[in-house]
Amino acid sequence: MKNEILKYLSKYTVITKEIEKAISESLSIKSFKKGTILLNEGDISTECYFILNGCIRSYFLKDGEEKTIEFYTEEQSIVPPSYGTSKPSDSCLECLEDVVVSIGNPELENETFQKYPQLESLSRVIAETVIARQQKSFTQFKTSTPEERYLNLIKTRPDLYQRVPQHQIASYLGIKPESLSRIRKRIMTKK
Amino acid sequence: MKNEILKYLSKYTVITKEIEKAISESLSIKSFKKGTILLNEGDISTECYFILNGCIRSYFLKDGEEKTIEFYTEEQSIVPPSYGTSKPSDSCLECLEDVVVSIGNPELENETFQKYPQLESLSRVIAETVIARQQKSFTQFKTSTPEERYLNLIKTRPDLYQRVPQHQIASYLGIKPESLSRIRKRIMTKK
DNA sequence: GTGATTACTTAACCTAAGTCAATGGATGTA
DNA sequence: TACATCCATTGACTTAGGTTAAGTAATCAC
Repeated sequence: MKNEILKYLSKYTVITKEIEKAISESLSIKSFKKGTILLNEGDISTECYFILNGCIRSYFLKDGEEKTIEFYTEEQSIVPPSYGTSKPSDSCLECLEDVVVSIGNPELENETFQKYPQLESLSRVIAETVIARQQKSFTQFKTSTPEERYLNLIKTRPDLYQRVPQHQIASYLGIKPESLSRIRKRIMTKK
Repeated sequence: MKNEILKYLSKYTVITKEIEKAISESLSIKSFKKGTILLNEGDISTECYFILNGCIRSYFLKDGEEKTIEFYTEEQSIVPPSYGTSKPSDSCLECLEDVVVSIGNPELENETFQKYPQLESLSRVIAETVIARQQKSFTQFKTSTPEERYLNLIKTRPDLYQRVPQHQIASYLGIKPESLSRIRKRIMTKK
């Protein structure tokens, strides 16, 4: 299981024996059933996750509707925005499938970073690439029509459609379920 | 000038003498005239910035139009997405006003982080708060109408309207200049 | 297996953003 | 000063997503 994490980290740096040791020491792995709520609105977030298997959705409520913020799948990490802040979370985390995750917490993190500064450095680099990636997604979203966003999604994450309900994808794309239905129809008949 | 930076950093951590020293050693400050292009599409980005004074816009071209990604003003830092990657940038940085910035580069950064691990730790923490903030903006954008986005902008960054042309704000809001004009009119007559 | 709930689709209508074109004002320049 | 350029506004028209409502399909619980 921990191999998945090392595989992921090796994209960013050379994995030394020391890092391998640090990882083994510091990670705990847990499983959750489909439907489990890992974090609720108002809760204090004390955990971050790295998904080894399954799919987790973050969302929040607005105007009585669930707005999907993100779908997280294998090899993605989830650091709730309120993680480590002791402020109540304004979003939820829900397991859309049975999941296996590795879990971190702030104390453990600090301890590990103290012991292995290399890992903190790695975290910084990863955080910076996440910022770059996020900004790109945001910009792409801003400059696209809903139809383009949909086409882009099925191109970049084709698995999602088999894994999550369509109305959640609609809210992820910033549109209503009815609109997504029409967009799909429109594209079908075009071809 | 460097006080501005210390003031900014003090929001995240206690500023020790050591950090102060590190900052003094590692930062260079430069001025640029309004209209200066700090980074062009296709260029390799080798610098990051912290704005002491002025306004910088990042944008890129799509369908022959300039799409504004972000407006950066005092106390904001700019780390171009391609910074440190040796990949050509797909966006531009343009000074909308005369600016004064403090400049960093990857070599200097690494050196400084080696010397003052505390600073790398601080960078990580800041990077993580940036991620959280970005995600919040993105989500808010997704779940808002253009009119709501406009209202939110003049509420959260009222200075921008005095500083940058309206058509650039329009593209920043993901709409056409004509639409922004109409939204403003609509709101005026409502009141 | 049956009924209830939830999810997806379709249709009619409404609304607001996009498009195209014209105008007037501001700014900059020879 | 006169000319050119750029920018913001307005109007007429198009288009596509939102809204409401209804119907069908799929899923879940008992």
